[in-house]
This record gives sequence, C-alpha cells and structure tokens, in this order.
Amino acid sequence: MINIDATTSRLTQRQLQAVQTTADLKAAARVVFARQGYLNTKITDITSEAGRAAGSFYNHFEGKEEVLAALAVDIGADADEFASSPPDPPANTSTVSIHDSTRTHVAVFWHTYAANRDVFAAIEQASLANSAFAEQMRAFRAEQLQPWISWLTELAGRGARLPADPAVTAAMIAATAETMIQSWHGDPEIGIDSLTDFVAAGLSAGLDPR
Amino acid sequence: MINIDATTSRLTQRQLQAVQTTADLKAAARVVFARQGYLNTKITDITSEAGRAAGSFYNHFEGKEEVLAALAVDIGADADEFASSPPDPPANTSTVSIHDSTRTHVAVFWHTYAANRDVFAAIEQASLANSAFAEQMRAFRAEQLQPWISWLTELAGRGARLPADPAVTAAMIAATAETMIQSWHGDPEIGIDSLTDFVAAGLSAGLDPR
DNA sequence: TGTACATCAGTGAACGCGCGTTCACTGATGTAC
DNA sequence: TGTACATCAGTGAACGCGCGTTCACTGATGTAC
Repeated sequence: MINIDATTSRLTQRQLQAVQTTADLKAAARVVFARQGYLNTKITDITSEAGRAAGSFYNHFEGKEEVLAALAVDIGADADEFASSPPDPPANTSTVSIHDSTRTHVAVFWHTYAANRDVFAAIEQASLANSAFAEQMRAFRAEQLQPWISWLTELAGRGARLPADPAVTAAMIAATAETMIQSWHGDPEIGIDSLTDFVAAGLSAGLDPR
Repeated sequence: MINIDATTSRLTQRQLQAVQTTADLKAAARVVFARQGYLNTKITDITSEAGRAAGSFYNHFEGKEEVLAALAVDIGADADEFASSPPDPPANTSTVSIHDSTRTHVAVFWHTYAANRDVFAAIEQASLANSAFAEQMRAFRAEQLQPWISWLTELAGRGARLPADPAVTAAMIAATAETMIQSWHGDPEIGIDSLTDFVAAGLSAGLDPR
C-alpha cells in the first residue's frame, strides 16, 4: 500500500480509490517483476500481489507494457534528483579534471541504476520481446545517456580518442557500469571509485590529462 | 540446405536423412532467430523456414531451447578456431605488453561475437525468459570468458588495479565489447584497435606499463 | 536375387493448456431534485 | 436534509486465441529368409 501525496486532496473518494489502486498495481508490478522477471509475470500475478481482482487491472492499464512504461517514467524523476544533489559545487567545466568529471557522471548513473535495477531489467526484457516497445523506450534510454553523450562530445572536442562515437561510447560505458553494479555487494562509494578509475583511464588515453 | 561432411559416410540413407533434417532445422532456427528474435519465434516458424512439417521438429529436438543449445555448442568450435590462429606467435608472456595482450584477447572475442551475434542474442533472450536455461548456459559463458579471466588474474598479480574481481571485470569488458560490436559497421580491425586502446588504458591504470 | 514384412523419418490435422481479456454483476459513492 | 436514481471502481467466472505438442497415418528404406 502506497500513500498518495497531498496533490490529490481535491479528488473525490472514488477518484482517490482509483489513484490508490493504480499506485498499488504499479508497486505490485515492481515487486513481481523483481521476483520472477518481466517475461514470466502474468497479469494475474500482479493483481493478486496487489490484492485485486484480475479484471481490475484493465481499468488502469492497457497491458503489462503500460505498467512498465509508467514505472520507467518514475525513474526519470529519480535520476534528476540524484543529478541535482551533486557532492561538489559545479565548477568551471574546463578546470575540472577528467577523473573528477567522470566520477560525477558515474555516481549519478550508479545510484539511479542501483535504485531501479529491477525496472531496468524489466525494460530490457520487454524490449527484447517486443520491438515496438523497444522503440518506445528508446527516448527513455537516450534521456538516461544524454549527460554522458554531451560530456563525451566535449571531451572528443578536446582531443580525446573515444573508442567509438559519443553515443556508442556512452552505451559502452553504461553496459560496463551495469555489469559491475549487478555484481557489486560492498560499499557503493568504493565501487564508484573503482569504476571511475577504470573508465577515466580509458577516456584519458591519448589526451593530455588535466 | 547444409551439406553433411564425410564423417557421415557410413550412415544408412535413413540416418543420413535424419542428420540432414537436424542440420536444416538448426540452420533454419538461426535464420529465424536472427530475423524475428528468439522469443518471437514459434516452432512452426522454424519448421516452415526449413520446409518441414511441424511434427518433424520433435523427432530432432525436445523444444526451442534445445536447438539453441545445439547452436551454442557450434560457437565453441568457432572460438577455438579464432583463438588458435593468432596473428602473432605466442611469445613469453611476461615480455608481451598489456596493450598487445589486450589486443589478442579483444580480437578473438570480436571475431567470435561478430560471427555469431544472432546466436548470442538468442541465448541472452532465452536466459532472461528461463532461469533453468540460463543456468545451463552459465558453463558456456564461463568458457567464453575463461581466457580473459586467466589473464586478468595474472595482471592483478602483477599489481594492476582491476575495477572488480577478474570474473566481473571480464564480464564488464565483454559487455563493453558487445555494445561496441553491435553498432560497429566499419573495418573490424579498426574497431578492434579502438576498443583495445580503451580497454588497455583502463587496465593499465596504476600499473607500470610494460 | 526376389518377396514379404518391419521399421522409421516425415506429415499435418487436431487436441488441449495457459493465459490475456471481457463483461454482466455488485455495492459503494456521487448527484439531482 | 432526505430520497431516488446514476455512475463508477472493483469483481471473478468464463470465453477464446495462440501455439506447443501429439499421434495416427504414409511411403520410402531396410531386413529376413
């Protein structure tokens, strides 16, 4: 059961009920996706986890993919939050070292991914099974990687030799990070440091370190 | 239609027929998996691609997963072949630079992955949908990464600071490589060089380059 | 070598399971007067 | 404020589609004598 915030105070009882059920279904979907994987989840698994009847589901979502898309939207807010609470005040870009700048990007990605690992995994599974959904999620993916792409483009402008163009390089770094986060069980800050060293070294190849 | 080699010369007509059909079904599965993805492939898609009746399938395989497992076994042979035709004669390990050694590993991985991209993608999809199959493929994955793991372990012994333990680091590098190969459309040798620079730099961090 | 029977790879229509989706129904909430 | 009716969120049994899987059948190949 999820509590609904104050912005819903003008709603009638009925509307509140519907909003609550939508939230419950989303929360239940998240739990079930995490437990048994998106592809192995039946609609009735979600509704029974939420304590609702099967038919109720279709009052709120058109299908399994739509719940997942709703969960993806919530991640965007998460990422913005992590990104907007930087450990260091933003300095003049050109004076920040590659290593420090890498760490900032790695840290945001790490926290966002770790907090939503199950949803990312579900999105991956849904995208593999359904190319229309994959297309729909492309914008979402691009948004996730945008900070990396912008920064890598700038790096390339400064003479760094990226292994591939900025968009592909960003995807490569994301894949590396995801693999590492999935099997990391210790202190996240140490993991972020290690990953930063690895990535920053790769990006610094052939570039005057500053 | 795939031709069967000379080792089958002792078989009766009937046995030859069966072997041929098995091969045709495997080849058809590969084509169909590549075209529409493993998860979206029906048994009858495979049989009709192979020009056989639906029922014939079950004379040769227990299900879709078994065809895929058979295709995976074939990849093993591929990888061995790429690995055993090294561009450079194997020198004394300790005198080979990290960069050169990285390139050798990257090249084998690149060629093996590129030649079997569709099968790797299918294995990934099947593993996501079915954890028992994922478990079954774990040995296969480990075999793919073994050369990396051995070498990374040695590197760590020489003082390199890997971002994570050798097995996880190998998986990270593989994820990076797969992402890059998937969107690489130019000369593979150039791609291999770029990827090598990127990975070798990351691995050399904190290590006396030799 | 020839004949009669056995075996087996292949066939494809049909069966039936699993699950997504519907829809007539309930009872609580909202509205009109 | 009270009453009568309308609406709507939620229910869950039942329907039906899609597809994996079976199995009685065919005809070619193999074997026995």
